Amino acid sequence: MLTLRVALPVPLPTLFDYLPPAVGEARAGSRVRVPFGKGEMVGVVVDPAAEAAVGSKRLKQAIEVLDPYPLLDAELLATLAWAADYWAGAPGEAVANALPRALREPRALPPTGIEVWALTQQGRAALAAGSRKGGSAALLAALQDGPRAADDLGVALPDWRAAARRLLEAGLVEKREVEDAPPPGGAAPGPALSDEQTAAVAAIGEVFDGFQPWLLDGVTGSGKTEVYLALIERALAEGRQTLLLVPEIGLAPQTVRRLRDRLGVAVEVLHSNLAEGERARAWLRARNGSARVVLGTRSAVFTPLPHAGLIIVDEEHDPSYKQQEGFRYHARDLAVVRARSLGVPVVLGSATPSLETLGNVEAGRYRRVVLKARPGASQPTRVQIVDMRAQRLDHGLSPTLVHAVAACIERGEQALVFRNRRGYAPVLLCHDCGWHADCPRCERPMTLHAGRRRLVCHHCDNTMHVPAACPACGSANLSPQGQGTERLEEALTERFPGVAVVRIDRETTRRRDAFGEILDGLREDKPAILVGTQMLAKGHDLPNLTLVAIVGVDEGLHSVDFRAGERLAQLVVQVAGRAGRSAKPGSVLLQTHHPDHPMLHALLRGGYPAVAAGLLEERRLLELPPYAHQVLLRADALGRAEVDAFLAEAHVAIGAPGPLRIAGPMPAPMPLRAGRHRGQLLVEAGTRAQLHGFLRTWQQALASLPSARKVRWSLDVDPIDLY
DNA sequence: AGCACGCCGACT
DNA sequence: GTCGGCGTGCTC
Repeated sequence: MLTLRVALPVPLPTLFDYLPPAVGEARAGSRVRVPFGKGEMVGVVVDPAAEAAVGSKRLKQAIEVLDPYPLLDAELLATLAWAADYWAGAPGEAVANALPRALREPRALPPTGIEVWALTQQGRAALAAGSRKGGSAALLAALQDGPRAADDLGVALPDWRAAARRLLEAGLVEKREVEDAPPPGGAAPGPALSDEQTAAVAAIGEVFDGFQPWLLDGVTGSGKTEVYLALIERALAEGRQTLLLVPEIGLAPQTVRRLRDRLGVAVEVLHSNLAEGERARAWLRARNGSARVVLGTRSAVFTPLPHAGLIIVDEEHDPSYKQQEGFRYHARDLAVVRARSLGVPVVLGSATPSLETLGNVEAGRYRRVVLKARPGASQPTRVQIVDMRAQRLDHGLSPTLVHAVAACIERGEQALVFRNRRGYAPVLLCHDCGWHADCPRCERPMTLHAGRRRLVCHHCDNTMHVPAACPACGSANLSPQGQGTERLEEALTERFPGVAVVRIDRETTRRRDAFGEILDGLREDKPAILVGTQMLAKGHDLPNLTLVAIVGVDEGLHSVDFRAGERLAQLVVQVAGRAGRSAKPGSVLLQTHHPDHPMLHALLRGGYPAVAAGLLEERRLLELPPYAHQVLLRADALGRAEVDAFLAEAHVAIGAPGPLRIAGPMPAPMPLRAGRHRGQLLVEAGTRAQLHGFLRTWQQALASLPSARKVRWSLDVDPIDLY
């Protein structure tokens, strides 16, 4: 019997078959409302004519077809099926991930029209007469060259809505819905491309109508964005769509503005905290082809692209491309798979390419174009290592570092002190008995936050009062050990009175627009000291920032995680890239207890390429990714015994290891987190085929283990950290 | 994942 | 005498 095969948003390895609905035609890729268990669900038809997999009396009938046309095309359905298989996910969850949340509800499609505002006859007259003032006048002026899209106005005039309401009542402007967004003011010409940029565009353009992955390997400030823009213009000229993926924090309004201004077309933005209705509309405009350029974070890799021409993944090394919960896909890798099935080029851009991507270049699967020059910068950035052992430290700051900051401020420039630790101090220690404040749920030291007057666990967000005396011996001699950004801010404020010291971390940027406001303030170029974490590593352009001081990278030099070295090198290079982006020369200080560490030396002598080459060679010798393929089984439960029992049975279920290498069962790097005991089992193989050949049967075996019901467990294919 | 059904403790 | 704890079984 022929049935509809439907993907439902449940974490099960199966698809579900239904009798066709009484009315309407359910095609592959259409959403259907179906009965499921006691209730109803929205699913997506993946096969409209499947041979029923269960007896006909178990089949139920689909209730209705929700869409007049299929939402997911054959290419996307095939890619989703591939992805579910590759990352050992549930097919229904893969499909659910591809749909914006609003489209997972049992409702008809929202209209895809774009809200556009235009002047009326009276509006033109009022503009000519200059009879309006303030925000109203600004809005009239903004509309004088023709209708504009609401979100385009939002970028140009943040507070335009109030003026729009007044002018609408007065009959001076009108609101319309149109299918195609009017161009936001025409394309602005960009700077002339450098020889290198021109060569990169030409190389990638050579094979523009077929699949070819590229690594665009360009040092910070070398102008990768200009290369992207030239390629997007080329796709636009051919009437084709571009998908541009950026890491989570990279999606600043300024990026959107720059793209719109330069390309002269509407840029659809798809990111996670966009209002769900808007997200669905943008997604549908991509689906029906009216969106020409789609900019988004990880999940935008699932955008339908009926007229695809180009896919770009910016900062391809960024770990935020890997989804770490539920369906654990990697958007960068999926972008390459989609590009192959769409038959388009895919450009992976980074100043610090991942070793996986470098491995693919080495293997000849990806081609590489390199940008070495920094067009605007007069001199290369100087990197210097500061040996902390030989110096007297003041709140973790060496005299060398303090002098360099002082000199920088005296020149009227800005300095960045980077420390990848929030809070005041990572440990609160009793000097008399050695007790220190640990999180009871994670058994790790709690971080002292002086401003909040609390101890905070950075692993589970548990908070506690700061004890007045040592709970173990009663001594009042409790002292904060080590430095967080808060303490550095305090020390630098004290040391540099009269100089603006600005801290940038999760605490100070909690408010929605805080980050942008702080950065805008710094663009005024007054001397200032920035203190901050990871967040500062991303490509924010501060022209007057000339000194970057990196405090405390030593943790990364001795980590158990084999990716720690790669991560650290990327972080150092990305942070260092903040210095000297304009004509002024930049310098970088790296403060460490291990000045002789080989990786730091390689970084100093040969920069990221040298470090990456060394790390890649090490990975080859040790048979680690990208020269081996891994799957990590994680489990956690309230009791240690349940975790151990499950992992032991999981180990037995592998059977004869054959070509597989097995590590564990072993405790996770954090054996206790948020009160749950955690363990893992790592399986490695020399080839993907070996790994995947075993994976499916293992997964089924795991699901049927009785001990699996007593733990939370998950499989992570190509894990990016062993957490 | 939800959501049922299904047998054993502290309560109006 | 019940409300409800979460073990286990199923969803086309």
